[in-house]
Amino acid sequence: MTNEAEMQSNFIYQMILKDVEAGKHGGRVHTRFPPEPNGYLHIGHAKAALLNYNLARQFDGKFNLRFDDTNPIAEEEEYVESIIEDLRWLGVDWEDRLFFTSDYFETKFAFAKRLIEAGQAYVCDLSPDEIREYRGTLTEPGTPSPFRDRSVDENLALFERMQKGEFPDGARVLRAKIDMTSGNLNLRDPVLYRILHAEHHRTGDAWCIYPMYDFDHPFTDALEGITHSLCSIEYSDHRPLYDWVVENAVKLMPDVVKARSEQTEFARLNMSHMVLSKRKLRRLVEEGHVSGWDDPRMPTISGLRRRGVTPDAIADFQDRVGVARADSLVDLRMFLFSIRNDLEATALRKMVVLEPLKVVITNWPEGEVEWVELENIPRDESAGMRTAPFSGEVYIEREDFMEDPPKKFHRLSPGDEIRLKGAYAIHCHDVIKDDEGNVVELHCTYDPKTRSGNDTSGRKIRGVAHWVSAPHAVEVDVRLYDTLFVEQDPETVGEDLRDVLNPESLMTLTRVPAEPSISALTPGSRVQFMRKGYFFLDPEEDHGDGLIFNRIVPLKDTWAKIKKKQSQ
RNA sequence: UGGGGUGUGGCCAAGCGGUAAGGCAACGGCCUUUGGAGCCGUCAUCCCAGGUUCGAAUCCUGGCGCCCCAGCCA
Repeated sequence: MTNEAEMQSNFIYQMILKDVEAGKHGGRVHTRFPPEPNGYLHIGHAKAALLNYNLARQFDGKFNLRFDDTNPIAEEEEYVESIIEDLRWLGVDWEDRLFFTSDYFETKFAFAKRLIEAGQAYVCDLSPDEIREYRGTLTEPGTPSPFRDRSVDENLALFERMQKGEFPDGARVLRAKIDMTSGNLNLRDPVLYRILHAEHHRTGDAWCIYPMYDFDHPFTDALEGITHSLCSIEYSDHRPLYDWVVENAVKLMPDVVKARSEQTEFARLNMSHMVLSKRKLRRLVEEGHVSGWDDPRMPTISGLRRRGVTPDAIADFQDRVGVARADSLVDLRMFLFSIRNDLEATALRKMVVLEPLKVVITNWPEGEVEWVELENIPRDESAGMRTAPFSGEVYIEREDFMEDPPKKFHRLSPGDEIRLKGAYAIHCHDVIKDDEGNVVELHCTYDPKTRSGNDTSGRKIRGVAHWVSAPHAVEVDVRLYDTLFVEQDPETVGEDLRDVLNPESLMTLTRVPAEPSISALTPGSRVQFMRKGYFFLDPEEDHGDGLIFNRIVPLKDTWAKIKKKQSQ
């Protein structure tokens, strides 16, 4: 589905192409994906990871996975593992280049000292509150720290004492000496190192000072030889600082720097009916609105995986969405299209009746069973055929019968007929109701002349329904998932998630009849329940005595649309 | 005149001075033993106002809208 022309039209591809042609970075392309191990990856991260990975591949370059673990307070090993698992599942390949930014703490410390020696950095004793005050505001310039003009020797000594653990958290920081009057707040002497007496998931207690992102990231890019450092738009303001760090690294650490890395920003992914901020996703989990980070309704990679979405569908979706700098809110239906498009060609068809209505075929020979043939995937002969038992008692969907049908209802109603897929046409004669008037059973007759593939009736039968033979039915449980949010842009609708949560995001159906061949499915299979949707046999669930299917996405429902129009 | 970014159809998104790609959605039709899939068709003058030019979505000027930035988070 990846169209060359489409890929090449994105502005980053074109920029890199230009760079390569100009021989920049010696013609090399080296990208990276730098997640912070403080949460689970979601569909938005997949965009960034795939973009970086694909660009490297397209230019025959390299791709690194690098964990941005400069903040020991937030980061945990658990997240490292889940992120690696998710990226592998997505098909992203970093070969042997798995790095942690903490791998280079020693080199970074040395670089910081060079900066001090070059008069480019100083130790500042201001408290966090004071630093904020001195920084000024968006419209007023900042004022220089009283510690800004300390001597190199004093700075060096203090910085080393910081590193030795002589000061408590927050007592001092190392700051870059740039410009307290800049309109760009990031250049008002940004903090480079802070004191944090915290256990780091990789380095333990080896360090009590940790570099800040703005210092660490550009330097690490340069160390790893990253040529094109892609990040999201909110870092645009940081680019001058990124360049400052890289330039200084080139100047002061020429022996270890492998590239004059450059940052390019692109817009992050937003999708309708979804919330993608780490904070809100966390709240969904913590407030119990979902069963966990991998709840099939979550936009996390692990959630999508459990839902049954394939990596191919995600990649196809990213290709279709493209990459640009403008803010956007992608319609969920675009994602649903990629999911259906992917499954349409590969999912075996099964018949499962989600809301059963019993049909007794009154003229069917007592006790007789006929095994009918059905295509596994229409128009794909290589997928082969299967058989399903047909008998005198079958289930059909309740919604495939209406006592008093509206126009265009090409299904079953009293006095009318419908074809049972792959079997016979049945004609409805009697409607059996309970005391409250609910339809509980239909009495129909079948027409032997309408046998599928061999219809000699001469009649044109409009409607086709799926069905399951009652005595042969295998009972399965089904989870029907819908969007977590009813709002198209829940991200902007305030804080109380309950106001926008979809109360019907999960509907569980228990022990619904399915055709017997469904038992042969292996966990992790994706199938189409004919006329209903694509479903995933959840391998994570304990099946116990029965199968549990997650609905990945429903099929398009043209009848629902017609019905809606009729009611308007 | 704090700094940065961005504005092309309902939603994404090409376009790079030569007369608006493509996808999703929608709508109409064909086809169909999944009202699925498939096929055919319909659907924009490019935030606004000036200007430059034979010619502007593309260049210039001036507006307007929206997003981001005042963590010792990333």
